[in-house]
Amino acid sequence: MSSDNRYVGSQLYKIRHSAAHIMAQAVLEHFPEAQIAIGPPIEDGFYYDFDLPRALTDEDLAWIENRMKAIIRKEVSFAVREVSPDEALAFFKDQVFKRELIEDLVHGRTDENGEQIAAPAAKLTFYTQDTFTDLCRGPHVANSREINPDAISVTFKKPAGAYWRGDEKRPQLTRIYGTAWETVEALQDYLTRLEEARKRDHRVVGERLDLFTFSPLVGKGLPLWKPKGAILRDTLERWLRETQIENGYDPVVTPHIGNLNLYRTSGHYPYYKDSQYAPIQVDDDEFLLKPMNCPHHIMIYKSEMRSYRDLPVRYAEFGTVYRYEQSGELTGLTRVRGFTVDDAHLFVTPEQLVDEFKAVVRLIQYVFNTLGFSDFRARVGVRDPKSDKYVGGDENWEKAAAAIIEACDSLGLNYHVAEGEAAFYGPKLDFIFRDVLKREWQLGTVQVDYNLPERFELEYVAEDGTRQRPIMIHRAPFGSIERFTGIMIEHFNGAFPVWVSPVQAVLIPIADRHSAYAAEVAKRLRGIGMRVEVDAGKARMGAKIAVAREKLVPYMLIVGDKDAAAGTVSVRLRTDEDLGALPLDEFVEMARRVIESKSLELR
RNA sequence: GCCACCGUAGCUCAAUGGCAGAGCAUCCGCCUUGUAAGCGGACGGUUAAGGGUUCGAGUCCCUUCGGUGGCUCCA
Repeated sequence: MSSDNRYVGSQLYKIRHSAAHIMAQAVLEHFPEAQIAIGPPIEDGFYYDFDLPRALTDEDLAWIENRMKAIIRKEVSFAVREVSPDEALAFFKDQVFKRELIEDLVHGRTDENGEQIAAPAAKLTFYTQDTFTDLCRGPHVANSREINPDAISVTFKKPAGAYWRGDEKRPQLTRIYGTAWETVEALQDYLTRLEEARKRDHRVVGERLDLFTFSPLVGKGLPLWKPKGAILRDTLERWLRETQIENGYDPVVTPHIGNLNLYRTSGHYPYYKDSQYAPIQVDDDEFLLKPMNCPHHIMIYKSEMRSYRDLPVRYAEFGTVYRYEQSGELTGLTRVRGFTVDDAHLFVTPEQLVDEFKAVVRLIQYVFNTLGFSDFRARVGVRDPKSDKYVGGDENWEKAAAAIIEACDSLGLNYHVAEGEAAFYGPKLDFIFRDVLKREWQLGTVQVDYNLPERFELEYVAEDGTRQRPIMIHRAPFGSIERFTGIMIEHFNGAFPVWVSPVQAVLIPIADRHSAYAAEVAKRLRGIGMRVEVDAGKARMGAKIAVAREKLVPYMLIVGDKDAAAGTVSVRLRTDEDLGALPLDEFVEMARRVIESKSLELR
């Protein structure tokens, strides 16, 4: 889905949409008995779904691609005509999916609550090219000569299963993906970008840098952090923990399970039932691996009588939560079954709400800016008005959304409102980050919640002695530390800022006799808190450099006779810049400055 | 969960249904090195697990486990 509305109706959009039709024609020539479903343009290409008599082979795909090119070269025109519903049904008498689409269009679509979401259509349109006619609203190119036959590909990606209308209870179809561009160069750029993304894959880089591993014996979706990965996330956590304490947060610690009744009260249990591990029976009680930290934090709030003078109360915890994701949804660190949330819950008075919300947003901006994550947009997620999966009354929801929007406006944040993107207990503000490859990731989130305080009957004593209900703000800048680390690995391609790099410097003695000096330098650097290794192996210097480069160690410090004599280190950066021999004091000063300032540069 | 594909040494990958191999890593030697991998040797395998077909299975079939891509961006 492109957020760019200029895409729809553009020449590229028409090219891709038309290529999808040509692909359907080719597939029908190859498998005359195939049932065709839908074939829209998508970001970077198009797809078409088919019900095929057998699984596709690479040869089938190659045949389809070649046939598409041949059809395009015939310079076939695309003709549109209006048809009546009866005519359309007669034409597609053997195509069950098309008939269903036609029926829906004629009767209008309704959702599961019986509300109409599309008006009935009296007239439909057909697009025809060459021997193929499809039910389609267009638009298309006028003639296939507008499509560059050398700038399309369907063999670039494997076909995949896709449920008819995304519904797992309905037939599973074969989805063939295609990509199409205006020029061969644009196609090549796209394929290069895919290749780059593949090389940066955090599962590949994570293996190379010894950051984490998985074990089938431990369980799928349960990452194991190796020392290098653990120090990386620990560095992020320590920094955020300190930053939060400076900003008035109080650390709390809560257990990994909780009584099922806790989650019945919060509403998590019914809401997240399908994505939770089954309850654990202990004596006469049932316990749940916690899917969220908020109920535990709420019980800490509730453990004391609160005065308005105590508020805002800000409880922070790196809390590990467990969710039962469908096995096919699991991927590396970005989708796991156990992960740690940099969670905090703020309990505030109505008067404090907007200011506290703004302070949270500023904290999140500070966190992202520090890491060099500067390209992000904000999304205000509100309820889907057609859904009933939310808790609480309309008034609370409207107040909460109004507070978020007021805060965004006064911060001058560039945001847009998206329906159906709220949490079940309240609307939220999400930060959506674009990485160096222009891929979007949803990161930090802030939620305003009037409902859990109500469900748990939270109170504070106001100035006038009356009992009042606080409002909660839920927030997590990183969201899941696992997922965030995965995104960081791909964004930086493993070349992390020095302050978070698992190994910040490697000492490379040229010959055995330099090992003592190397150890001495390493000790000095560890003394200022640096993470340093000494490569005392018997490989040559060149080989040690090659290994350190591979591991993306920011500083390679080569020490030989000249350095030992002069008290210098010969500094090579992971960018291959050679800084030559620096007096040790000078290097220490430089490294200290880079690390303490959390600089994104190496010097 | 479902569909398709995949699973050979720690990693990357070879092996027509016919003796399971290489490079890297690890370990042991030799070399004592100045900016992208010096030389030699050793170790390493129930070919993911289990079953079947076959004179013979890494290879073919079935089951299980694990991984990868995908599962509305609604004509």
